[in-house]
Amino acid sequence: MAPVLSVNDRSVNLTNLTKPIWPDQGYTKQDLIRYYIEVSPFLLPHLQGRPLVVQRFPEGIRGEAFYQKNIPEGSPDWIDTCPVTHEEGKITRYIIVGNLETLIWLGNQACLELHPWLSSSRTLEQPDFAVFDLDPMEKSTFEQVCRVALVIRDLLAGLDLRCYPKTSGATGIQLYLPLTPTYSYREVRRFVEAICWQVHELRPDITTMERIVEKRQGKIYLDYLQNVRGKTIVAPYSPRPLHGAPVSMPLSWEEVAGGK
DNA sequence: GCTTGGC
DNA sequence: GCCAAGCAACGCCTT
DNA sequence: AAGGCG
Ligand SMILES: [Mn+2]
Ligand SMILES: [Mn+2]
Repeated sequence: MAPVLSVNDRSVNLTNLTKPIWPDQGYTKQDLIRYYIEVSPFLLPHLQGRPLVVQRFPEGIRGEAFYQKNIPEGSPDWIDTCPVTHEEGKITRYIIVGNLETLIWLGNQACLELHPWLSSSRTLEQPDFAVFDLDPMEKSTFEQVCRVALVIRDLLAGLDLRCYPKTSGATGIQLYLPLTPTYSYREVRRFVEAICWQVHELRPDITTMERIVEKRQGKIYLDYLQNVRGKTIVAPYSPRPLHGAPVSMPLSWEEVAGGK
């Protein structure tokens, strides 16, 4: 008898709970599921109503991984989904996480990375936040990333816009800029691109707008192209499949100013 | 992780 | 009944 | 038209 968790009258079978997911830390699938339960009050609001892409690691972070957009056949019928039409009329049925039992089920599926869309299923074509994705290449320091984040914060503040920082869980930082869902992805992308070019002119020494990795000179890539339909950003509190089992963590501006 | 199909 | 195999993304921007 | 990219 595999263990069963019952939440809101819905049962989730839990399998292979002792399987190591982060072997260096000795963290198992049970630890992952426990983490999801503990952070659910903070995590669920960021997933609510959004098409979700997940990256799964059934054999742990050193095993084979794959991205998943469509809900698998045979999933519980109480999992919410959202059909999205892509090019050539293809329809993808994305999972939408609106409750704890779905999150637990994702944990048992060994979903480590949670990547929600920038738009809600109710306004699919209009993002309700923009993201400034700061991707430090090898020669960049976290202190430099923090400096750049502050430059963006100040530029946006000059437009009466407030944005919110989080770590990516790897080496970068992302800034969330809440939007009314009234602009197209293209408009949002162009706005973020324009701000990023201003940032690059202020700090050409530590930033790059170069899309080709090899040409980035080790600097911080200002990845405005994350603001595109169908693209996603790792959710706040999402685990990362990296040594040490880090997560993407919201920051205060005081922490960013501290350059930790 | 799970379903399917061959044995 | 057991187990190996197959399967689980994708489109846009840039050049 | 192709392909790098996340
Ligand atoms: Mn990033
Ligand atoms: Mn990026």
